[in-house]
Amino acid sequence: MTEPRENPATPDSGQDDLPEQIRVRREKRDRLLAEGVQPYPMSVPRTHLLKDLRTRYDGQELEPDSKTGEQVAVAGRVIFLRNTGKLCFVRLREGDGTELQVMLSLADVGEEELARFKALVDIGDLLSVQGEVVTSRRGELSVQATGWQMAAKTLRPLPNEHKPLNEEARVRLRYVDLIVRAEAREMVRTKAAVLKSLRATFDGNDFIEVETPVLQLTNGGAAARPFSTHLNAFDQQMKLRIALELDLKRAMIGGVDRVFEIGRTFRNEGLDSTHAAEFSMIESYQAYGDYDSIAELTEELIRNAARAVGRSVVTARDGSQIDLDQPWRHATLFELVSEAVGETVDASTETARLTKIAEQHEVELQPGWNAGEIALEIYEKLVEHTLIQPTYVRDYPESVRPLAKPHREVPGLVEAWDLIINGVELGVGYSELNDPVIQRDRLVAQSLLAAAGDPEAMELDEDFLRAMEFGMPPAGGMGMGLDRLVMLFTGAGIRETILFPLLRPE
RNA sequence: GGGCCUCUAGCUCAAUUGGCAGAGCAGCGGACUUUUAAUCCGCGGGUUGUCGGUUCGAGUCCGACGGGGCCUACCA
Repeated sequence: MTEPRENPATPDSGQDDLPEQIRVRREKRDRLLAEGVQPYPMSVPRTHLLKDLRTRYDGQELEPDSKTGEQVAVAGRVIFLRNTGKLCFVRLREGDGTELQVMLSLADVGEEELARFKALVDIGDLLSVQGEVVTSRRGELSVQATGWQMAAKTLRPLPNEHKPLNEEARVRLRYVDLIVRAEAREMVRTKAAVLKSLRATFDGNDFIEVETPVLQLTNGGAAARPFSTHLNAFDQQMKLRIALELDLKRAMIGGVDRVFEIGRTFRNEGLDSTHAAEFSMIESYQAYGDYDSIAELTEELIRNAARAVGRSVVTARDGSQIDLDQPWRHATLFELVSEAVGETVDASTETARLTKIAEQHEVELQPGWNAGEIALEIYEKLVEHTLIQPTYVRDYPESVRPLAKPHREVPGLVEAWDLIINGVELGVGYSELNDPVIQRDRLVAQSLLAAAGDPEAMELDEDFLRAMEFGMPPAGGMGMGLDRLVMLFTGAGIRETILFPLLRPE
């Protein structure tokens, strides 16, 4: 914040090392101050949004060169300027991209004001204009100005309106990207509409939204590398959460029977077009439900969100159409693997047989993998990317989903699904394991891996196990990546769906 | 992590074999009362990512470092 009493006319324009266009704009700021005019006033007149005028008049099909008699004050960013001799054209744009033309004529504003306008206003400035709503001789809706004020002087030139910024500049200068590129503006609003719809669907099913800690003592709820930090007050090593799961289950144990959270999780891993260091997870748990009931909820969440943003039919990466309103496929992991390899395999298929099948299909295996891990690897390498239409892949070997409940019918399997759309894993669901003895065994096994140096293994969370011992109801649970959901609807990369993604310092 | 490509004016991009670093938009001065990336006349704007090397001479060739992108492997 600048000091209010600071001499505003201090010439700071003698900075020869600045790029020419920035120096020129600083000189214009100085000139405003020298005139006693604030380049950054507290407020400017504004009676209507540009959108208000567009909404009111666009449908009326006014004749060219007509006057409405309506006096308005509007504000917006100058994105186009045409300073001719006695008549200036300005195009203003407001935050959602709505544009409106302004005309300043010698006859209406006078010689002096027109000259001031030409000398002081640049593309990029935020401007207030007062005048009458008219149409130009070409029939374009415009404000015929009787007065104008600088709302905020811009010191840096905007990029070329007609050539897209390169990809790095779009992300590093997202604020500029938002000014110049409609897709960037739409992304912000699409994501907000998705969030709003998700919350409405949860609310309509009597789910309660909670907030749980980001700073955690132990690393749990998923297999991933955490970020580490330090809490000075307790002189305690802390982790940033990698999942929401354990705290939401604690809430459910306490009787928050239908619970969800939408929040940031953090994973200290590789970054690419589908992975960010911090990303938003949607997790939800439904007491007295199971993996089928939570699959229904998930489907409703996604369908409603798609409708909310008008993207119920999206183009897949292979060019085909995905209609999210059509019924979604349910198939078991072993059905899909059997289809892909051309012979029947199931939970009882021997490790040696699966190893042979993997070799035949050139799927590389790690030494020591068990039958379940090999089956999963075959699925991931041969099947997952081919599942374009929405598919719940169900019933995993117990060894690869340690936090899901044993299958009610098939020994060796657990009740878990992965939701695949457009060849990408969008979310996971479980019939949640709630036997605290088995839970302890599984977490101890994980913690031994962690102690042995596996950076992705979960640590033993004694408080979570204590909570489980107070009795968690049978429940269905799901987790889904918000950013990936938005990617599905928009076809954009993850760096476009996150407003300000992490970048290396310049 | 491995491989390939890339970094030049505010923005988007050129620059032949190693031989004066250019264009469009933007900016500055001038003309123009209906423009829509207007038109016309004139002008300015560069540490070619950084450091080093080869050379009479480097945007261009070589090396190192940094940023970015694509492919590839792993995680959502």
